Amino acid sequence: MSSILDNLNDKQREAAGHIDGPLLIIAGAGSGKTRVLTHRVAYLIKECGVNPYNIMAITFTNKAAGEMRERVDRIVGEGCEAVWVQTFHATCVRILRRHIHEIGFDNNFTIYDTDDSKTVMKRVLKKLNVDPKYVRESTVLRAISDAKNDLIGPDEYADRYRNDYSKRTISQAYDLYQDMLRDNNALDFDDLLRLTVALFKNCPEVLENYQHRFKYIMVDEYQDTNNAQFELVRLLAKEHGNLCVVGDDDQSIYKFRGANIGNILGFESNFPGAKVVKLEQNYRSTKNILDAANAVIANNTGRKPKRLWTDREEEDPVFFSIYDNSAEEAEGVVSEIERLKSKGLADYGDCAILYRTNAQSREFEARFVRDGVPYFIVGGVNFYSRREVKDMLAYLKTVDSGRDDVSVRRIINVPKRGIGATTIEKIATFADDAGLGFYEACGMADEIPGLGKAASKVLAFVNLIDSFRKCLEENGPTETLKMIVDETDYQNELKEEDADDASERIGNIDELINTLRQFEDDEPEGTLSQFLEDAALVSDLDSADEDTSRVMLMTVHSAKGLEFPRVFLCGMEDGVFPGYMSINSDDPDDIEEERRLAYVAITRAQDVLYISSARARMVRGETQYNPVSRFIKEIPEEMLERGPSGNIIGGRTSYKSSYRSSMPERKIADDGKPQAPIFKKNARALMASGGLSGSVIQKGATLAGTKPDYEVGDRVMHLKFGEGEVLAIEKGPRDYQVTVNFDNAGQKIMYAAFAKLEKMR
DNA sequence: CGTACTAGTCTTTTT
DNA sequence: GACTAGTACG
Repeated sequence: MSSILDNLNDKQREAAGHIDGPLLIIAGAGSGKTRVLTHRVAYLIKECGVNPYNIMAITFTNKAAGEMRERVDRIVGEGCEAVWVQTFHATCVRILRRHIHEIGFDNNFTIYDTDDSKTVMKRVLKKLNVDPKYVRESTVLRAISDAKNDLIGPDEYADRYRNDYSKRTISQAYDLYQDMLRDNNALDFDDLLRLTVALFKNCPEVLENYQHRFKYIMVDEYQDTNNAQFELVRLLAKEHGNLCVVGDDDQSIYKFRGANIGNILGFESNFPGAKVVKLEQNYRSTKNILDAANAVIANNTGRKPKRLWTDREEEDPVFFSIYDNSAEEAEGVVSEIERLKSKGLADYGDCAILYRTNAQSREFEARFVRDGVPYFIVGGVNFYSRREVKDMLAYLKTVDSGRDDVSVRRIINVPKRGIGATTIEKIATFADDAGLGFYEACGMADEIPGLGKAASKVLAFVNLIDSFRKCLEENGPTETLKMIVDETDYQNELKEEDADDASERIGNIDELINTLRQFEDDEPEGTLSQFLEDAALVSDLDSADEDTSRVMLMTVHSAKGLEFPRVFLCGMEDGVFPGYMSINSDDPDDIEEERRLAYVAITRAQDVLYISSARARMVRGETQYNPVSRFIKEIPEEMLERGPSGNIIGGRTSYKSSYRSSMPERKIADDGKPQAPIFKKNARALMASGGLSGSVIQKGATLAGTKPDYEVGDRVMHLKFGEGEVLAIEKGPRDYQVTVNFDNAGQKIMYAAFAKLEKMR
């Protein structure tokens, strides 16, 4: 009898087929870990009779979640919608929305991004009369974040460091910061995790409910989990013990944000009786590339011994070139890419340029622009962090609830309407004294002493927001956003301010409008609040997907999980990569982390790897002369083919496209989709993360609008709402709209393609 | 209250 | 080198 697991190699099958008890899958780079995870889900459902409802898979990025969801859909088909496939943060939001009131918070909380946190912290430090010259917000926020990741709340923090004078300011700031978040009904990213754990610890019945439900739990990129995430997973898996984690200790590169590599190294002692499976066969790279990667990573101590191997034989060497300066490096790399393209050896989309820091993208970009080569820079400023987008979101948040002071204060004078800092402070003081929210206080502007003429301006602002609220009720979110843009004349403001980047910013606003409309179309029951929640958890990285026609530029961190036929690893100099911070650090693990990062970089390459360094480079406005990276010296000389200074000697052998078709499930460039604007992709990723209200949106679902196979009067079955009777079917602009009266859930209007209604016979 | 200039920070990476 | 926040001045 054939099995889903037949498609896997022995080790993969061993891993995917292990069902009961804790399981650690050490998955080397390119060893097919997503494949194993998705097949395991399929196997559980199709061959072990496990109810999809009992399965949870957790990832770090929306992109990974979307990808996994898509692939599970493909293998399992119908019925897998009930599987939870989400990021840690989205999972927590989903749980907290339902239960956080049980630990004294409002279920309707908003989520603050790092930018918002910074704004709050600034006010905290001001209130505490701390001189920002001596204590920086970022330092305090870092310390608080670390504490949260270790599940230390403000009270415990104060307790713990009672006698440590140096921590006193931080302790006070932590306390006040949490107060302000609470006043604003907001949680920051770290709170999402911390409070979910707190919820579980304080409300055993809630925990039991989820423990009972999730009989099978899978965690991707386990080497990147922090202590809070560990605790979350441990608690959830406690009842059934069927915890399957996948990761690679050699690819642990997020220590700086709290990841604890000890979680993966100590899995067997934390979960006694754990089975361990190592996936060491690499399906991605040539032998040369793997040898180089192995040679570098072998210098790390404290790792699980493993050695990647491949049965690929193609033998282009690893190319290494030293340039006189970074401009020549950029020139050399770009001209090599152009050469490859013109000789038909590679398409632009086959090439990726990887670097340690975002700032390094500049010189490459300049070359690409000059030569008219299509390129795409991943990362940089997150779409949702751009000023114009944040402004619009702040308007929407204010319209939606007005409870979020940070948002109200952000836009009360944007565009300029004559409400200055003094006025804002007076309102804030009044609000504090009266125990009101900032926005509420605005509504009472004429009762606030000392506002003078400004009072009428503030009231005009309140009226403006009221008119938007009315619009929201009558015409929905998208129309409201359009009205906001029109009424505030925001686009003209942008033009006057800086004509050069106005068009890009206006474009971003248009994209936001499109995304909101898409959201409304896709989820007719979705509210503005929901959209705003989702938006807070989406990053630009999610758009780093299939773009077949452009050279991709990104940091090594962003490249994790991706693969490219030709990789250019640039700026390999001591001080750049490894970064000077790690070189000067007293903690030897910092260098090891950089080495893991180098390992990640090298293993992104499928067919050819080009490494380069520059003798001179501008860093923060000054020229640095750095030696060749120590990591390059760790690669045996015979594995490298050195180019003469300033010149890459390019691919000696021809490029065989046959490698590519033989690769199992390539991630990049496998569907030839025309490239969509960046934000459209974000939208898709956003949708893929699932409605946080509990409804699950299928990424793969089309809106093509085939006529459903049921008719008015038929009894139908819905995954979440159960049985019901079809009252109406209407053809909408993109899909059929179905009205169903559910026996238990009442009347709902839904889109046919999404609702996946099944006719009862 | 708004504008224009200055100083300081940033460059590690993300939800 | 670029961006941002903060300050002085109009």
